[in-house]
Amino acid sequence: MEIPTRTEKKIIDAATAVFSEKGKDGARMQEIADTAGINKALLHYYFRSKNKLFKIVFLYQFKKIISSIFSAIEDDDNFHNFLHSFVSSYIRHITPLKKLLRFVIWEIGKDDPELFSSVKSAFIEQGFPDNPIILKTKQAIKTGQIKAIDPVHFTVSLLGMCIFPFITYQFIGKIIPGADMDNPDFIDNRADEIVRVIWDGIRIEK
Amino acid sequence: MEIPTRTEKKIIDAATAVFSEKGKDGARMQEIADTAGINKALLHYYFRSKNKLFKIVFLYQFKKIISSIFSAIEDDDNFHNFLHSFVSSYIRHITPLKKLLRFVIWEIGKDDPELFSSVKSAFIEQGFPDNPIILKTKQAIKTGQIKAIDPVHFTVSLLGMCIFPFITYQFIGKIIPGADMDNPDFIDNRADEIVRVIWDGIRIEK
DNA sequence: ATAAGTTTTAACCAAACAGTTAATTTTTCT
DNA sequence: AGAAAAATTAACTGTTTGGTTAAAACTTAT
Repeated sequence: MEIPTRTEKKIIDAATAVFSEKGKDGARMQEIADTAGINKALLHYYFRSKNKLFKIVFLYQFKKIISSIFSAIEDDDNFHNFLHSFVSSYIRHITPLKKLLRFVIWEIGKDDPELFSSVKSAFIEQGFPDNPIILKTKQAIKTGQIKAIDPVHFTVSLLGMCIFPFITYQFIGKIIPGADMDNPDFIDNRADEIVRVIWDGIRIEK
Repeated sequence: MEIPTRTEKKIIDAATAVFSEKGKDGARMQEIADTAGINKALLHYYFRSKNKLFKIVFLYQFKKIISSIFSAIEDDDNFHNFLHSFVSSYIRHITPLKKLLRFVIWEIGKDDPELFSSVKSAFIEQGFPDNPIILKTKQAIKTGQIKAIDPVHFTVSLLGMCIFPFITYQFIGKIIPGADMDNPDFIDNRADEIVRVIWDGIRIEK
């Protein structure tokens, strides 16, 4: 990876801020330039077009989010330990990226074949042929630590509980009074609550 | 509510399709007109401006999603029955709305004070001062059906498991091989899997 | 010092866009 | 049938936007 010049970095940072707030279509080259504190022509000098700048920003942030998810995985043969460390580490990683998450999920939802293939190769590049959570879950089933649940559904549920409130924090703030994702205490509690709900279940044992 | 004329309905439908695919900023009045099969000037004849048209479409779809969530609630004093009927009914309701969900969550994420206040009054209008799932959970705790979990976190988790895969179906399709939200069988299984995971827990009982 | 290359800017351009106007067609009412 | 009202359109307008250009400022090398 080449070392970006100071100006390039300023542009990337400004573009990230503007794109993630307004999206590709809502972003204005002029606003990116103003945010970076430079002339608009410099954007084109360094990145040729809005589309090229967008693709660089998007892909960079996409990789950041993916690696946030998977870098939260620590190898522990005890599945309960694994779960707890994954969930809490993941929540810690994703908290500062919530604006980006909303942006990436919005943009990935457009069916742009070009973006699709670059996302795909970014994935291969990062070296995740199989989803590590699915693997861990299968392993825990085999070693008799958990019931023979469906690993794919379980992974979807787990990520759902972790990621959902961050993507939709303005939304759930409205439909669930008390779900305040800007409150650090609430976020801190979430990791424990997630593990508790799926581990012990919510039924009172007899 | 006034009955919309045929043309108004055609415009609303076309605008909904275009807005939910491309967002407010990416949508083009010309494309909406073409989709509706009418002249662009008619859009302005009926709705004055893009902003006004957007607000009508957004608010209408927002209400639809909210009422989808809460109309899935059936009053059953048995909390397990309540959970199962809520989850499966909700998933059935939300399946055809996944594109809309992505759109609404994207748009609500922009901090537009005007949109904010109209969302707020839409909420009051629908008459949900308290979240019914939270109420039900509190009640189930009181009647000794479930442990004294945190009702807010529980509600967030429940909605996360239900809604998350629909918002991010293109995303999780890539990071979780096998999570195919276009496959009706996978969606059908989800309701059971969600309830199983949170009810019995995943631990093997001794 | 000065020539050559690099970075930055002000001014400009063409295309795309939301919105308007004035005329035409269709519907409604008597 | 014919006037009045409503719905629809083609052509147009002003503005915004991504992108270009040519010149200026700064850096580096000789």
